[in-house]
Amino acid sequence: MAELSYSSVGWTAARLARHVEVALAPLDLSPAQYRMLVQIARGTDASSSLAQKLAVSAPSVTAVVDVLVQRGAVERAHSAEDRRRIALALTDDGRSLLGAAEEALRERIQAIADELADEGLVSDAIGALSLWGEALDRSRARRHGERVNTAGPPP
Amino acid sequence: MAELSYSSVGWTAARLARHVEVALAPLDLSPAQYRMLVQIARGTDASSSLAQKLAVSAPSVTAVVDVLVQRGAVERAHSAEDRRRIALALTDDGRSLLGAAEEALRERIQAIADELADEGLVSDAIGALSLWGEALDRSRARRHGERVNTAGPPP
DNA sequence: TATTGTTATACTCTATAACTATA
DNA sequence: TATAGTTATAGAGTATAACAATA
Repeated sequence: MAELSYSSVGWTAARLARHVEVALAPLDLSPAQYRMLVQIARGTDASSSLAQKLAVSAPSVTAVVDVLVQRGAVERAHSAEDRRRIALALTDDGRSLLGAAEEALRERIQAIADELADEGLVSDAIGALSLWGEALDRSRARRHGERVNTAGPPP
Repeated sequence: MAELSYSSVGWTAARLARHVEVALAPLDLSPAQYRMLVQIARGTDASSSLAQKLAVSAPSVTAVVDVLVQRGAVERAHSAEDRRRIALALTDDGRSLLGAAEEALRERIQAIADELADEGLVSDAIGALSLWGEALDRSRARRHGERVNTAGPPP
C-alpha cells in the first residue's frame, strides 16, 4: 500500500522548496542566486534594501553577489552621489541566465501540476500560485511599510 | 508607485522557499532537517530510501541525520537482519520538535494567505496547497515507480 | 556619530569520489 | 562482486561580530 497522504501546508511548501533547488541545479544556480537575480533585474537599488527584500543578512548579500559577479552575471559600480552605495546590475549573461532559470522552474512546476487528475485541477493549481504571489507581495509590503499597487491610499 | 507585480511561478515558489527557512530558523531547524524529520516520522525504512525520497545524495542524508542525532532528535540503530542497514527513529524530543516546526510553518503560511483580499481567496490559497500536495505525491510516485493511493492499478 | 558594505569566522547543506563493512 | 552507509573534500548560503569607508 502507498503511504498515507500526509500534507501539512508546511510539508508541501518545504517539498516545493526542494524542487526549486533541483530545478535550478543544472544551471549551476542556487535558489539564493536566483532570488538575487530577480531582485537585481527589477532594478532594486542597493545592497541594504536587497537584504531586506530577500530577508537575509547584509553579509549574505555580499556573498551571493560575489559569486554572481565572479560568474559574470552581475556588475558592481560605486554610486557617484554616495560612494558608500554600490549599484548592482545584470549583465547580458545575467539576463539570459535569469531567463533560463525562469524556464527551468516553469517547466518543473508545470510538470508537477500536470500530475493532477484533470485539466481543471491543473489550472486551479497554477492559478493558485498567482494568488500566493499576490499574498507574498502584500505580506512583504506590510513588513516593509510599502504600498501595494492594488490598494488605495491608507485612511 | 509600487513595483509592477512580477510573479512567475518560479519566483513565487522560490519566495515561499525562503519563508520556510525563516519560519524554521527560530527553532534552529533547517528545511533539510525538517524534511528529514517528516520522512523519519513517517516510518521510512532506511538511509538509502530517504535519499531517494528527499532527492538528495546519500552523504547528505548522513550529514543531516548527524546533526539531528547530535541534537537528540533522532536515533540510529543497526538492523539485526542486515547489519549494513541503519534504522532511524524519532525520539520524543524529535517528535515534539517536529510538532513545533509544523506549527511554526502553519502560522507563517497562514499569515501570508491572510493578506489576501477576502476570506474566499484565503481559503482558495490554502486549499490549493492541498492540491499541490497531491500533485507532489503523484510526481514522486511516478519518479519512484510507486503506486498512488487514489489511483487504480495500471492497465 | 551614523550608515553602507565588507571581512572574519563558524556552521550546515550539497555534491562527487573514495572507503569500510556487510552481504 | 554488489550494496549500505560513511568519510574526505570542496563550494555555497547563512548568521553574528568586528571592521573600513563614507557621510
